Amino acid sequence: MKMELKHAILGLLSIRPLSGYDLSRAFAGTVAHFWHADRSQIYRTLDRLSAAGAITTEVIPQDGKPDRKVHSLTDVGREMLTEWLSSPVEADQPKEPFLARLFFAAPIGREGVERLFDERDRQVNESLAELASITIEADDLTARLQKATLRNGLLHAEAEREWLRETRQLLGIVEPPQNPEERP
Amino acid sequence: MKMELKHAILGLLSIRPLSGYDLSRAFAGTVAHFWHADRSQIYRTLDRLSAAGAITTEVIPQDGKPDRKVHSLTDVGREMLTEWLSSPVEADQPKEPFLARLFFAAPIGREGVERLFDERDRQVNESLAELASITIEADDLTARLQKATLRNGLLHAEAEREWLRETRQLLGIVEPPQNPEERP
DNA sequence: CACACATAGATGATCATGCACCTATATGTG
DNA sequence: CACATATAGGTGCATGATCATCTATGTGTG
Repeated sequence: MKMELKHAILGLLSIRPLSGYDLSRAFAGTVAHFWHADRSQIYRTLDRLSAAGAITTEVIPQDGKPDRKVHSLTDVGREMLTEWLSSPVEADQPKEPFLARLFFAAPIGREGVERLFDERDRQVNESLAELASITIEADDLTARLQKATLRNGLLHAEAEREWLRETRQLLGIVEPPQNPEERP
Repeated sequence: MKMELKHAILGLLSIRPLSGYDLSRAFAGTVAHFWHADRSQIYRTLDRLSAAGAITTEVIPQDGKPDRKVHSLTDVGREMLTEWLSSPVEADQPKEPFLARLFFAAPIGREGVERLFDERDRQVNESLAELASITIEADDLTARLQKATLRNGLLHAEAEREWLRETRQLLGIVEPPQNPEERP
């Protein structure tokens, strides 16, 4: 089943009603390690979900700030969600810019590769920090599934770190800088 | 820098000249763990690379089989490649259909989650088998980088397996089937 | 006081991607 | 003999995704 963003939004709204802006923050935070969407796409998808009768929208005026349009699932939306959850999982179609570069990096030589590794170190450390900052309090099925997903991200981030260490040695590349504070 | 497919193709052609069909097999095999592209997209990108003067094309007639159009890098193409390799690595924008489903899987309950795990087991085992079947003979920088990339895929696949085992326990889900041979 | 940023929603243009389908021929399988 | 698959190239269409930009207001920073 395609059109994943649609389903990711249905999923997020099944946890609690959210505005488009809230959704974009979720895609930048809680679910960032397994899905991505920018705001323009979110608003358009919300339009389509609304047209399909999957969500209802309540406008909540705020003072000082712009109005919020808070979207909730309808029965139709809930059905769409479970139908998606019950359908076969599609194959991954991985797009990993770092590995793509590394694979073809011979023309930029060892120094170039070293730069790639330094950049990757930073990326991994950042995403690890972001993942570590997420906390889930509850302990029902929903919360446990979220924790499991989070742990998946953490394990892969750690695996990536380990691989970086190992591969740096293997390629005879110097160790990563210990104090990356001092950059102009 | 965007338009990764363009650069992935330049990278593959920097290793050796290939036809569009060859490229599609590479995307289904050697580089499948970090990039994906379907054939229609490959042919279109080749057209654009050709128009940009990055590749030249030689038509090689074959008997019994259709003609091959074998593409090679030009100096312009090589320059485009090194420029890309030298540019900053863009952030990952992960799309992981399995994790997306798991995160929102509460409505389908434990049985549903169990099904998701079984499917994931199969996916991981398949991609692990594919990765394990790839062998790289040489030992120059190009080959070492390819081996490193391959090892990255293997490590993550193993990490995923480990996570599956651990998470099954945590969620109190029965162990995966030991003999998945007998499927109709 | 200028500027950036967070909040909140959105549009237009463009590019990338995926899916279905088409042309050919040779070989393999039920 | 029908059908599927591999080889090799490709088109057309619809959707998905990205980028820049717009409208407002309040708050914080140099």
